[in-house]
Parts: sequence; structure tokens; C-alpha cells
Amino acid sequence: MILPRSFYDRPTVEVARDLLGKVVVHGSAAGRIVETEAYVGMHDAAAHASRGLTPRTKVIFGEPGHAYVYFIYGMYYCLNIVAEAEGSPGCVLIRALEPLRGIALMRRRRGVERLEALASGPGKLTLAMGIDLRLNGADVTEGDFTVEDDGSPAEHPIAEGPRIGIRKAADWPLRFWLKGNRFVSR
DNA sequence: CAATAGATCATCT
DNA sequence: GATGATCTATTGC
Repeated sequence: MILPRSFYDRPTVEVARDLLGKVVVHGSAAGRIVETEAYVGMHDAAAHASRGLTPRTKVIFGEPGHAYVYFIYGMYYCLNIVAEAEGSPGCVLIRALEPLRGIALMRRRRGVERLEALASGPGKLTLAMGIDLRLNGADVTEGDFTVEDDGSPAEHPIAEGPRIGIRKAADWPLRFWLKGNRFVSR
């Protein structure tokens, strides 16, 4: 079942935790979310939205349930899902996926064989899933790019800790992952 | 093993 | 013109 918009219309941290175990689907490729990070708006110096409303960040201020995709370091894309009501910035960075379907395609796009290396990082999963700037602003509650609940039981326990790869507010415990899962990054 | 350099560009100052 | 929510290859213990 595709997650309804109401799933995303909640506090960002709740959405980040509840997205663990859900499935990102893009075309024939699919992967289970095993690691996320929350970026919680204006007061979060590490969040892009803290700089205010710009052409780039307007998606984060928009309707929940849309993708925020941005290009970083001249090489990689990162995938976020917008949370919180329209006008209230907040998004969840998807940091790692467990490959489920379209694995041959992911191997071809990544150029590596090892299953654990296909999507165990923000830049890796976007490449494996074929996600780029064209999907920025896309609605993930319909179409060929969605987030679904496949009915599998929630995997416990959930661990939390500091976010990775940022300089500001680097000690906030807003990173969540499935403890012991071998597809988590790093 | 850990540390670092290089790739390379959208976005903002 | 600087910066960055990354990754890989390479260098140096």
C-alpha cells in the first residue's frame, strides 16, 4: 500500500522513525529504508531550509509527501521526503536502502556487485534507484515513484545517533537506523 | 587499518 | 568565487 499524504503530515522526527522498514519504489527498482536522518526546519542550522525560502528550498516548505532531491559535490544526488504541513519546513534524508527488486539493474547502474554496497549511502542509493534532479518536487503518493508499506512487521530495535557529514548542529541525535542491519551505511 | 585527495557543479553570497 | 546532508581510490603507517 502506498503511504497516504497524512503519513507525512506530522513532526519530522516521527516521520523519520516511521519510514524505517518502508519501501521506496521507482519503476522496476525497489529498496527497503534502513537508515534516515531528520532535518527539522528553520532552527536547524544543518538544514538547507534554515537559510529561508529560496528557489531550491521551496519544496521543503511545500506540501508533505513530495521528494526533495538535490545535487551535491558535483557528483551525487540525495533523496529526501518532505514532512510537516505546507509552510512548515521539514524533511527526511533517506541514507540507506536494502535492495529488494531490480537488483540486476542496480548493479549495472552502480558498477559494483556486492549487495551490501549497492545502496548503503545517500549518494549510492540515488544512483542505484535512478533518482536525479528530474524527480525533485515529485509527489511520492502516486505515480511510478512512491513510498510503500509492504506489510512486513516492523524491525526492532531502532537505534539513534548524531547525523553524518555535516558541520553545524552535528551532535543532534536525529539519525535513525535499524540496529544490526547490514545495509546501513558506514 | 586510518587519513586524505580528487572528482566536479547547483546553489547562494 | 566558495561551499557542500558524498564516494572512491590511493597513500601512508
